[in-house]
Amino acid sequence: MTDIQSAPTLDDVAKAASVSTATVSRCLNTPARVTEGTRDRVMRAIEQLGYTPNFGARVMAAKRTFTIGAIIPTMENAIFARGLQAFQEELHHRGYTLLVSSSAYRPDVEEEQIRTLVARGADGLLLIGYDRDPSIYNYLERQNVPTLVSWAFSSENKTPSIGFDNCSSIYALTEEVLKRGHRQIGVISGITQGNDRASQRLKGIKKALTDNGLSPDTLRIIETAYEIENGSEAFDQLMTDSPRPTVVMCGNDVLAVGALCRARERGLNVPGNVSITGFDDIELASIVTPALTTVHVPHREMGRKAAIELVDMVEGKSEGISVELQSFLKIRGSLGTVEGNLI
Amino acid sequence: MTDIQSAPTLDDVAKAASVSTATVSRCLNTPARVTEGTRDRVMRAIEQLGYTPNFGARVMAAKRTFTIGAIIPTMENAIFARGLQAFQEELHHRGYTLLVSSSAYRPDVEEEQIRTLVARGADGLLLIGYDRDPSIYNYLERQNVPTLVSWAFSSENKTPSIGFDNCSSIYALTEEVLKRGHRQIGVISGITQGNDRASQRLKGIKKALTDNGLSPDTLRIIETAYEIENGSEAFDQLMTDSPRPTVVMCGNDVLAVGALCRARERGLNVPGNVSITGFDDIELASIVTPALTTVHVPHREMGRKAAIELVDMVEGKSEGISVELQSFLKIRGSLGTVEGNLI
DNA sequence: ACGTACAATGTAAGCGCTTACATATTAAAA
DNA sequence: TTTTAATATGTAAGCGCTTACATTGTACGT
Repeated sequence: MTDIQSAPTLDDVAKAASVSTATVSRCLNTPARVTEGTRDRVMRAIEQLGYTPNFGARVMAAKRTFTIGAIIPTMENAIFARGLQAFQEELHHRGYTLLVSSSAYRPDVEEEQIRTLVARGADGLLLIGYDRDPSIYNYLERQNVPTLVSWAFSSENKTPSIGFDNCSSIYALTEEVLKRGHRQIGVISGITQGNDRASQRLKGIKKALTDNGLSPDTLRIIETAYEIENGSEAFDQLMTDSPRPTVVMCGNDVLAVGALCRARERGLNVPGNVSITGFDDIELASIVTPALTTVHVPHREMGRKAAIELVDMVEGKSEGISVELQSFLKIRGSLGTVEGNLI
Repeated sequence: MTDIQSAPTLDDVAKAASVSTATVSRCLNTPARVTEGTRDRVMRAIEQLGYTPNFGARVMAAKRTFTIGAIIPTMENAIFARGLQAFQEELHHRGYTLLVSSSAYRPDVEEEQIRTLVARGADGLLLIGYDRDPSIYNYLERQNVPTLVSWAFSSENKTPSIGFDNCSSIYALTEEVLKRGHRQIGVISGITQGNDRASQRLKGIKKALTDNGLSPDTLRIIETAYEIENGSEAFDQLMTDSPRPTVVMCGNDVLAVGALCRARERGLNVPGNVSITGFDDIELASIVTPALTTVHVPHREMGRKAAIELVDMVEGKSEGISVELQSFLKIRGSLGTVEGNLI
């Protein structure tokens, strides 16, 4: 048995290589400033002792972490996965590390995570959507942590955002739905409270109705959490209505898949008996049968651009700009015309 | 415009509340040791200044982070999501924070992430599978970072693991496949190099054949990466073989879904023309049509138990034990009998 | 051979926090 | 009232690192 030995420090390495701690530090950070011979000696000592610099100490002394924090609402489904992956790749490319937490769609948890990440010295933060307590933005400003919002775009907001317009995206989808003759529209929305994506999407649907001379009051709206199961349950409720909706528009693909599965279980043909639409165009959307009509979101582009912009902000190269990306409709099998309904 | 102000420190709070830094620190860590009056004053100052303790400094002084690191092979699909969620919930329950990174199934990236997490002071680490360079285990031991392996179970291994036996799990599935008359078996395996889950699963299939008097050499095995797309491509290759496999056993559900989609695109009926099996029983498995026959893995239980054990290890309450959990077959529509094949 | 300029290395001062120990205050006991 | 024992608070020494500045060594010009 070996005796209790704590991890080797810079000092241990310095002693082992018979140099000063400054030299060891330089070997690690600015190797060009050290003679080759010394460097070799130091590196060998590092290798041999299995030394790894202590991050906390390093941060404290250098005031930089090369770490970016991201807080996403959920890891459970793929909604944010692809964008985050692209974000992470670009960050890595630029020498930054990504730390991710998930808030389970809960504002209080998110706030806690923000504080945690800031306390850990994140050089910058990526947040999803801009709808949160102003005190959080104050806090971030005070702590000098550049913050970028993604998955949403708003020119009104002061916080820079890189995303798309949730409202107009679903507006386009809704027009497509109306064009196909649907008038009885069921909506399965995510919780809108504190979630601008959800509320903007709802708003977009309503606006499309209004602009087409229809009353938003005819919408049958159910707000629910974001799991597949919730989509199924909401669908059940919608199907007991009379007149029964001829189309169910869902706040995201996950809810839509839940609805789709339940339709199948109830022996309903999609889109024969009822149409279903989603939002996000995650992988799942094209795998289910029938494939989901949805709004395609430029996940990867969004992630990559967010990384670039955020790093620029962190490095003082940008004051923080907002960029609107384009989403587009992805019409697939799950949306049919009312005339074609088998009702 | 406000002038450049860096984040407030303990010292600033102390000054604002006219107490010493020690008192402020105590207010935060052991509030009971401070008079109510002083505490209020301090808390008000903290509030007002928007102070958040600096994590790096705190770690350095206190030697504890209450942070657990986890490195999973991918976030892109849901394979690890549910287990990780449970892991995180249990950790949170016990006052720990989870930091996650993904290695993209690459050993070199994983090693880098391990070092990063350790450097950041993770009190403990969760790793997926035990197959990795011994030097990494040495390093972890040297750094005194308790490490737990999950998603695999091995009594031989010295590193504690909480998981299931990949080999025997798929053995059972293979027997079921054989029982249904299949003799032409195609296998789409994940990369086995440096991945014990993949190699154990392959081993299990071979063993089942051998034990049933069949030669493992008749297997048509394709190793590929882990995306849906890879499953599709591998399936294509398998379908050009003659005799064509009557069943395609996949290393995980993601690959199986890829195969399933491609089968559909090729106009093949599943299981009429060809059967497909998966592994993991992720949500997706029951959503696709036909639903996937697969091995159900106790994701949540695994995550929860791993959290409990790892925290115990970190807190010195356990030396690190290994626990084998049970997986079980989930027979669904994608597996048929050979007699029933429409070929 | 000597002085200069520059490169290589060392010295030591923090970074923001916790905590052992010292000191001041208060309440209970005598 | 005085002594004693808690209790509340302050003082200051690190934790492991980076980096400005000081020192030493080397190569070159003259």
